[in-house]
Amino acid sequence: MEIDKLEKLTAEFYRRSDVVKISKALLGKIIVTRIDGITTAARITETEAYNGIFDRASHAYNNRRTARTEVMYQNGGLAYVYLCYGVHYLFNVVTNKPDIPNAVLVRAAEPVYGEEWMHTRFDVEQKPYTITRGPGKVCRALGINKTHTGMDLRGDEIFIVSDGTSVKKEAIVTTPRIGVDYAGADALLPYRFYIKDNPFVSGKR
DNA sequence: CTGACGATTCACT
DNA sequence: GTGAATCGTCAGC
Repeated sequence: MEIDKLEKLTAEFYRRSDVVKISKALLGKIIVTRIDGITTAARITETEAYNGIFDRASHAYNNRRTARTEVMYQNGGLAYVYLCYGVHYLFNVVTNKPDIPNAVLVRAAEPVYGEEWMHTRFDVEQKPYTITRGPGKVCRALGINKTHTGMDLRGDEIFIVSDGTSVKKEAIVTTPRIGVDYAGADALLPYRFYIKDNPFVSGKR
């Protein structure tokens, strides 16, 4: 795959106001990282929307603006990466306009380039389909860490491209989000999306 | 300064 | 199904 011939998603794509729409549109797009000369890429298969200050599941709920969440308040098109459970990094795409803290969590993807390098980033051997299944593993496989938070997703180290693949509306499955029970009623919102029948999807099969 | 805890993963029962 | 790993972040004092 000729990664460098593919077009990066535009700033306008990220800055639209409907984070749910962007979450669905990101399915099928390709995340690329180029770290220390190593290029790896994976097609997004599962996402979740985090919808601003009224979403109890969001870090920006109740307009909580801290050093950590600050990047969510910036213009769409940046990476928001944070450490979860002191163990795993989780990668989000910041969307919408400045001061509107929306983001899309990438929960799973399908390797399309450099999978052999992805394996070297794990301590233990990964079984088929599991290497990029789950938000912590997507970051591990692609080498994403805290240094990437705040980076422009149209830059050279971490970026998202389209190869023209489109995921049909009928092929998108919608469910509540995973791991957000603390969010009360908002945990039931239909904000998780994945590509039907794709083996690279987390949670219940 | 302190303590509680998390947008998870994996090994083990 | 249950519990450990492991530490940055944040609320509260």
